Amino acid sequence: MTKPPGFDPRRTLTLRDVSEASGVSEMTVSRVLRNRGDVSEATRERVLEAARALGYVPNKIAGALASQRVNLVGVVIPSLSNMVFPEVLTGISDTLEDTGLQPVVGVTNYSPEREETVIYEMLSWRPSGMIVAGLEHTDASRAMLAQAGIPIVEIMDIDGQAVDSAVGISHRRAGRQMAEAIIAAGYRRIAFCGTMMPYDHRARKRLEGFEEALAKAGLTLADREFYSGGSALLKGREMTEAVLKRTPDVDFLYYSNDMIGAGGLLWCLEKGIDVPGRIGLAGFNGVELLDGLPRRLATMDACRLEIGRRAAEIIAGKHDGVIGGEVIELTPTLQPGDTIRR
Amino acid sequence: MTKPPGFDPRRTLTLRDVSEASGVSEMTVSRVLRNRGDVSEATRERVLEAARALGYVPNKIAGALASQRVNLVGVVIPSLSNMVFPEVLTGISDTLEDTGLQPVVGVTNYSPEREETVIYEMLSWRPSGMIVAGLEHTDASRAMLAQAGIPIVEIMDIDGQAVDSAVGISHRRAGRQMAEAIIAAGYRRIAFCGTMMPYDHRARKRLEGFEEALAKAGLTLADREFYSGGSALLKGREMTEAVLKRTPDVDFLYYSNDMIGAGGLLWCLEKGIDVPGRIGLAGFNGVELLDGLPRRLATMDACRLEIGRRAAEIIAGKHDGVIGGEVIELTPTLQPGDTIRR
DNA sequence: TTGGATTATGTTACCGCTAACAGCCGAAGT
DNA sequence: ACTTCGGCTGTTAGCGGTAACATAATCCAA
Repeated sequence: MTKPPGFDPRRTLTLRDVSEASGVSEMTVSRVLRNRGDVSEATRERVLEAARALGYVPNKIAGALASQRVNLVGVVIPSLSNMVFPEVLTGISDTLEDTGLQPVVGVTNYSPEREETVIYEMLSWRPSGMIVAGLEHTDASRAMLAQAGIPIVEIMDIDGQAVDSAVGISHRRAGRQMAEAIIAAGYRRIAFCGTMMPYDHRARKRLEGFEEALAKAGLTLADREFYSGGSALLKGREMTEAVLKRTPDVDFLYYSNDMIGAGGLLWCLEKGIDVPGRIGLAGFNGVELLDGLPRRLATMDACRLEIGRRAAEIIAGKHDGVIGGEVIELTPTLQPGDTIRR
Repeated sequence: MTKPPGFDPRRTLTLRDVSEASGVSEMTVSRVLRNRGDVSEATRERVLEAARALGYVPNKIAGALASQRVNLVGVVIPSLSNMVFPEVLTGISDTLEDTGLQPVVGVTNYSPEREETVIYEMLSWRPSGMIVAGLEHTDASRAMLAQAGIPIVEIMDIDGQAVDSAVGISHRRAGRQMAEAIIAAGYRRIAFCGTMMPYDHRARKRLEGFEEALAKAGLTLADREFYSGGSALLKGREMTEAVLKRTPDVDFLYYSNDMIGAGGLLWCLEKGIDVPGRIGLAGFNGVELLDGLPRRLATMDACRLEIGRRAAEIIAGKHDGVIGGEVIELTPTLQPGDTIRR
């Protein structure tokens, strides 16, 4: 083991190092490390031994360039602090696990410009597919995705035009269904509490569907309240208080997500308000958190795990025969919980 | 604009395409797109125009291979469903934002083997640095990190031996401090509720520090209860009930995280138990969620944002002059809230 | 006018790996 | 003995960029 002069022990290793250490060509080493092509058992062992001894870590950059194959899937989501996206991610990871593909996450903070940048950055790594939350993107983003020549799956929402494939639920329909259930339960003075973010299109669509169903029943929203930022639980309390103060005869509160709904529920219970008698409550998402609440909040699950799974399956090409352009609509189920009369 | 026969409009574009479209060499195009070297304003515009018109997206794989530079920072964390790691990530992203570096996240699910794989995969993309949660890794993981020749920052914890740099708090000390505060407040029959995961080293260290301080005061844990999986809020309720049933004279419950603490708090309030008179409660982390609870749970923040920031700064080389091997200990502050007598 | 600096652009040689193909060998078929 | 073939290994030529250097064009001072 003589070291040539100027030998740098910390220089990063290449196939050549392993090749020299094991006395075979670089190509053979490459074959061994990728389990591709025929290699005799003896050489295989010798190579693996040498690679392990040296601590060789292959350079995927070079590999990807040479093979024109990248085992990455870009996943673009608006936020991680939402609990809903981590769950989608779990679905994606689980499904991708045994396909050799690996998800790479990018976060946009609900900014279309940021999304454009993230998509550009990701595409520049030439991933095998892209999963992007939502259907609303800048023209440039859509163009890039369409041009990329890889499978694109837009998730969460199906109310709109997809670039390629889409997996999600109809938020408009979800809002409508919830409104129908609320009306059927006899509530009439219905108010809404939700996020103010101009780019939360899915919340917007739920509200649209909701109001649509109200209108069909000859009703309009009795009141509405918006927020942005801060602790959702706390905001839920504050908004609930504000609405009930301003419009005391409200008998139902529809929240755009479960966290603020939970805040509202806690506030009502503290104030001794009869839920769901005097006032009914409902949220959206079906977050696990709700299980620990004093009363189960009415909600509608967004099929997050399933969305992640299906999206990943499309990318992994498990939907044989389909070229692309699939749209999969999942149907969320209404969970009435204990905060809606029946 | 004649297309040669066999022209594939969806073939992914290369520098050459832009070069031909704008009538300059590939090198000049490369310079324009990277803003490097002198290029006349006229050509610059022409090139940018051509690139935009074609929808060219550079191939970072090729670029990285040629320049031996990759603008990625690997971030390896155990979980995303914890709320604490997303916050660390925010700190990292914010700081990396204007350095041209980009975080890439890998999740290990608290499995050392999975962590080893994730680290291997990440290193094979030759990132500019790695941020890894925790100090406990397999020997192979440590060896790979040490050999990689890039800055490595282990975060969250500093009770142990770091491969290179470390940023975090002493969980042992945090546990000790909490115990001291509890004892000082006059509680004596103290129980613990926490995660059972064998690989949550930080929770383990907190408990060790906690028991150590108890011992110093001549006390031992009155009871203990562990859980794994499921809704943390719900588990908090269940464990609290179980402990109080089994050991009715317990007068303080120390939870290994805020979520189960919150569950315990809700349960106690529902049962009409006097908190913090009859029984005191404390958690760990300082999660935003707590702001919306009926009473503020005593806790200790883990400096998550700050940890992310500092780690990113080290990677970005903002700590001039220091070669590596820095250990930054942050000091969490005790937030007594309303669930501990005073 | 000239030469040296300055600016703008092109040329060449890789980066570390893999696809594709070429060679070699011994066993089996005829 | 001569092909044939499959198993195993090596050779060659890139993948799409960029570093480093070479060259051409422009400009101003002496």
